[in-house]
Amino acid sequence: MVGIDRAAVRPPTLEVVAARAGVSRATASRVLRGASNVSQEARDAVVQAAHDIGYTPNRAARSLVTRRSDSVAFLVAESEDRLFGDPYFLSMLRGAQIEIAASGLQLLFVIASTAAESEQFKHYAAGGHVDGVLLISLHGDDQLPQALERLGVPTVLNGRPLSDDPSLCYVDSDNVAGGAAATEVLIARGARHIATITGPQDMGVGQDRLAGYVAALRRVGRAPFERLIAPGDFTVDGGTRAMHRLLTASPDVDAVFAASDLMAIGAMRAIEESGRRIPDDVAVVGFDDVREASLTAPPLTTVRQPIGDLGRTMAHLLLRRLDGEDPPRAMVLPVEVVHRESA
Amino acid sequence: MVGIDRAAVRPPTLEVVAARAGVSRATASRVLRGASNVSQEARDAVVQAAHDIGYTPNRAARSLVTRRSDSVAFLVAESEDRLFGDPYFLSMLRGAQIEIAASGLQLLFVIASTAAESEQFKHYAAGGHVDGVLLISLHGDDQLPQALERLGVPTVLNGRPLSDDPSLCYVDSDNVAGGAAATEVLIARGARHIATITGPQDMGVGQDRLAGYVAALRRVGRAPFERLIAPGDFTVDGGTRAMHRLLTASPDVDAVFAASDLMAIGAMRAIEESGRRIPDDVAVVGFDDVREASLTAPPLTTVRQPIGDLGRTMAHLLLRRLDGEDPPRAMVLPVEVVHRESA
DNA sequence: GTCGTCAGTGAGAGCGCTCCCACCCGAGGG
DNA sequence: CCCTCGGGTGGGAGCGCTCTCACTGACGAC
Repeated sequence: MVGIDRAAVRPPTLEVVAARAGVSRATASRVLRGASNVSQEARDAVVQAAHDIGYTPNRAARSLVTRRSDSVAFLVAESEDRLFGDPYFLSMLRGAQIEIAASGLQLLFVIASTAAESEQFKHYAAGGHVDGVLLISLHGDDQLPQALERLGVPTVLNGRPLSDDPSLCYVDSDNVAGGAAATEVLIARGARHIATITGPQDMGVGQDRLAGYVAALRRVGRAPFERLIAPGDFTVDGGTRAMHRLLTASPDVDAVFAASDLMAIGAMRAIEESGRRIPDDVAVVGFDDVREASLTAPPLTTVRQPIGDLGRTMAHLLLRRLDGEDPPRAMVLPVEVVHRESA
Repeated sequence: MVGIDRAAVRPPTLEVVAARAGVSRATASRVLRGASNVSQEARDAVVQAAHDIGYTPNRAARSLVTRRSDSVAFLVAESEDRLFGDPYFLSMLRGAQIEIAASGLQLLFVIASTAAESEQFKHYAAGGHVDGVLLISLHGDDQLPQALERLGVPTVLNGRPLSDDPSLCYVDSDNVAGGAAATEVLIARGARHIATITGPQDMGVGQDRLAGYVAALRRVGRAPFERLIAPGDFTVDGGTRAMHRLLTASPDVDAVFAASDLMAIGAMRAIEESGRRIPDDVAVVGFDDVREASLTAPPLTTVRQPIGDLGRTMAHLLLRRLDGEDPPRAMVLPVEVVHRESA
């Protein structure tokens, strides 16, 4: 029996296309790559021939000579638990994929949650196996992006890196403006003692959202009080603990801005446990607009980030760098307050 | 100044490794590929040399001759909105990535939400650009997996395909057992009129969870009543609507199994709106154990799937097929009831 | 006329790797 | 003693593509 033996039946090559179009391989290649100096006749013939026989260029052969892999890594540098509870990254991944695919490149999904894996990836990238990297969720002052850039692999980060290295390229949502907007919602409803539960201060996000809170208070002539600022860790339980501490230290708190929705949900729990009502006794504003935000009682007022756009913009920036352009090193995307009933 | 010009400074080739080890390219290649018929001396020398100069094999060159791309696609065949709200796929992606990476292959993340994109991917795969496909969230009787297999691209699905094509290879959680277990929880607490809100019946998941419900009732000698079975669509609002209908048609309902947590959350809303208490008047069990499940009031009793394992197992199956083995075509992973307070 | 010039083309040399084949031994059988 | 035999090795072809370079002929400038 003559089955379809994949190893035996080879896909058509450029040679075949060229022969069918009555031109040389070089010309066929030029057409397929979109080079300009080809006559219209030759162009048409090649396109037709390629279409007729269902030709797909062999990426491996192309890569071998161009030294381009035509692929880009979506590198997640995060321990799993923290990352994967949240649809956040998935939206970003989708945004990036759409943009990358539109340019005919491949998106490689890679996880490097340990230092060893990170090292291995560096080696891999150094071998020229990816043209660029979208680096997700960098922590502290990890030098990975610098290392990659040094190896000649353009890298784009999500989120402002802590080290204010101007050579680093990143896309972020406007966390400062978001923190301020959230705080302003609370000011506008007449709150007098506005507390905040911050994100981790070893991340740009955490710092920036707090900075927004401080700035908004200052703008209306109020000073931020130490005892109204509780450190959190972006988790529900962390939010509950922080809120309990705030309520104990400052029983007159009548509003709180939590730097993430999960912490806001935790805070709401603590507020209820203390016998206070939301928003009448204590108003709450979160950040992120995760899916749970609309399911809480009362539904959570929060700040929405354009997460898909974040991924898309990162990819776009990277593509421009791969094309040899020198696009802006930092892009900050606007956020938007989603008004619900908790404030 | 002599900068590091990436185009100019080429990574070391096998040639260099071979020279340094004092053997031929062929032998060096044998060692690096793990072939057996090489002397220990040669082996050591090559390994040492490769390590010394930080050699990474050029994938493109290798692919060109082996006609293997050493990459596998994680293909998401779903319209975005439905898919990306849920951490489900992210966990699966992570599981798959871990397994694939351990074999030294690449995981390509691809979205094909339209028929055109799906067609394009088929063409791409036909060109030999991926060795295999992990196909996520297939709907109805889409013939994509069959088409891929016919092209010689091994494909593994998540979830039982509707068409009972025995050649199709899939991994699924035990939705029948899960549906039954959920129903048994309700039976055990003495519920008399147990309703169910089903998933879409054009998907295996939807069918199977309903089948589990029916089976559990039958096993204790009860008949499933038409009027206690409400069709749902896996969304919160769908759950609310279905529950309202159930409560209207059968006011004596005292328990409901919703085939997804989101529908369960919707159902809880409807139950509350009708003035009934959970679980005293109506007990609720969901399915999936999404993050929100523990945040509802009362926390939702549900059925947890081993999602990460699902992805891992899919990848594992695919890898075995790529190795020329003939592993089982279907694998069903056990699920587990998570007891909380809604039932 | 003769000379560039220049758009359009094809021949041919690789890219770095794998794999086929020929070869070289030393051990064992006739 | 020759002759297999088989583990171990290297030479060399070639995977499908791109890219350099040399060439053509048409065309305007001198």
